[in-house]
Amino acid sequence: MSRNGSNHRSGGDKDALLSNVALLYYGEGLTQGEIAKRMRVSRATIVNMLRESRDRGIVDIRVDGRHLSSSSVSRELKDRFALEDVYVSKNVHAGGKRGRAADLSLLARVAAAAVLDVVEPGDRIGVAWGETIMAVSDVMASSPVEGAEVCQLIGSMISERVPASEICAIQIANKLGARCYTLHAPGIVSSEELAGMMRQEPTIKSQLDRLTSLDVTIASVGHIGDDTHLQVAGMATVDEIASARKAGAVGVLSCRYLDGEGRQIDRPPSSRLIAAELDQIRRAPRKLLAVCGVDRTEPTLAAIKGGLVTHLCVDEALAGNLLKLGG
Amino acid sequence: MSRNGSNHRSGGDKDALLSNVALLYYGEGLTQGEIAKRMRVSRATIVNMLRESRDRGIVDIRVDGRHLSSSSVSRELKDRFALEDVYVSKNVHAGGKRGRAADLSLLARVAAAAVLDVVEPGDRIGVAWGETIMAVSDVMASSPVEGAEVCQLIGSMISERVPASEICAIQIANKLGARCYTLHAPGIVSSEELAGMMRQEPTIKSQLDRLTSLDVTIASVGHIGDDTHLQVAGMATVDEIASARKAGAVGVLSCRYLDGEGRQIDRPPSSRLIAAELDQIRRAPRKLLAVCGVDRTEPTLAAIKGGLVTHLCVDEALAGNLLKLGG
DNA sequence: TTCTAAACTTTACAAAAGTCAAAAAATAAT
DNA sequence: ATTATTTTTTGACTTTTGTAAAGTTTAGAA
Repeated sequence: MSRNGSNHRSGGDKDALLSNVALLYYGEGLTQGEIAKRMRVSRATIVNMLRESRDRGIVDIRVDGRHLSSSSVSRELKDRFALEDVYVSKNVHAGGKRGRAADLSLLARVAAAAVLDVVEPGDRIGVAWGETIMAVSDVMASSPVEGAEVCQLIGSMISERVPASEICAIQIANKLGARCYTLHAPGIVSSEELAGMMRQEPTIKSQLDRLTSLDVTIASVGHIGDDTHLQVAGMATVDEIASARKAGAVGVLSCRYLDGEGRQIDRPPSSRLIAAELDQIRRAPRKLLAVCGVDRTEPTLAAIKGGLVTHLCVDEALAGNLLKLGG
Repeated sequence: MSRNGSNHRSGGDKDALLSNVALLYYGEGLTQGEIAKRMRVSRATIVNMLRESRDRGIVDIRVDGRHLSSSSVSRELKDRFALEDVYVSKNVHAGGKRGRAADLSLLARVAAAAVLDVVEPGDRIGVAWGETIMAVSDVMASSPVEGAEVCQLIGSMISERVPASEICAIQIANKLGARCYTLHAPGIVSSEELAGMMRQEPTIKSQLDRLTSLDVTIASVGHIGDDTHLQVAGMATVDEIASARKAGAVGVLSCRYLDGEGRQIDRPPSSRLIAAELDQIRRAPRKLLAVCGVDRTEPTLAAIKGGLVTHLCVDEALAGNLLKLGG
């Protein structure tokens, strides 16, 4: 019972078949049943082919990010805080813990689309670390940008929430087809002296120097609370964080403490960090900040005031809070 | 009974909502029902939103063209005729008239994907005219190419099959975000003298001169038969075509007669045409030829032999014929 | 206001798509 | 060659999706 005859020869034939099926389905708008009949296979096979096409990126379904910054909330925020663009994601769930996960996931998609809007050929892009940035790097579409390069803003670190610091940067670099400069150093070391020495190491120094001439940064802000990322990742003790809060810290960006006006506060473990300084981020002409959750209202406002944001991605609830509370 | 409160304010809100819904559906993989529940609207509304998102291009579903040139037939053709790339579309229907329409439509999608593979930033692209090229221009995805420009290869003409010659070029230019140079002249005039005068008209001459330095051409070949496009469009009489055939013409490309070796045959109405010469097309480093149907075997072979093709898009049946009959 | 027309939503039904266990094919190992 | 193992395909089933007609709201004109 020989089949059509056109399948299973060399490997590429399958890809070509998948592409053709995908064109018939997504392009011509035939139903799976129609395609199955013409190809003389069962419909289930077509289902499998279409899934494989999507999984392997042979078909690519993409949402245009420009429309995400066209809502009225978006415009109000843009005007109020003199931002270049504000992308707003809807809140999906009612609330609770699962709610945050769903909201974060959608916000990450919005931010991923925003990244593609913001990045331009030849850009040097600084990428921070955290669950938000990780989520963004996960869902970003592959879309090569000529001559882009990605630099890690924070040294290597492993935390429960995020596998490893460099993964964010590497993943984003892959999606953009960009060269990736990772920081070959731990994010935090045990003494100030050692940190100083490492920063002078040629291979590390050249990476850090690069951070002074960034075109774009991609970061998020954390709040100063019990489950602050800094602490969960074992980079700071509860005491250190409490002391920073007393000194005026309201948030964390690129592992740096931030006061209410968005100024960097150098409190422990600050001097032991190998990470971009806020001033380096501030210097970049385009700064994308992706934040999810109303509990980040204060840190987000601080980052905006401190000139650390030009392009903002927030969920609708946080957007509302920013408009209500922001001066 | 006030709704959610987040809809219908200013125009952009709707776009932002559509984008969010599209992200939830295509990105997060939620079902329409889940999204409807969270947004507190009926599922049918979500269906409508998703359709609008697709129609308006807020979501864009695209098939990667590279895999279309990876089948074994494709490779055989590439090797046999020393082509750079060969894209093959499956044949959808059994046969008959409707069959051709369906096959042509799929071939056009394959060719449209191929165009995006072939075109590079800064290219000057020559676009011919015909039902195949028209179909390609219809289904091509929007995908801006930096600094590209599109030139019409054949003067204006109206036929039953294709609305107007310039529409192919204009449509492709739009999709590529390219500047479009149309030929402000009829494709054919009533006397050789008039044709000569028109070709010397400054505004037309400059357009024609441009055709000597093309980077890419996009064309198809017609056969020499009773329903040849040339004749249907009223550009040539049955007698003229018969006489050209006697003189060795086996096909038509850019309205020019082609012999078995792909050389241009200057027979009426050749001298009254305002269109690119085959030599001008031959000079382009990348030449995409899109052809559908086994009855085009001979003309396609001629075009290949004549050095008028580097990138070929054909349906599987035609591909098989080319391998069988091609020397 | 009251009416009318357009735009948008919903309901209910029909069609299409997704799932999964079982069967068939292909591949590898004996 | 035969059997074991893996991969692919299929058929029967459930869920999801698309659609048309009826109902709603909105905005504008009389």
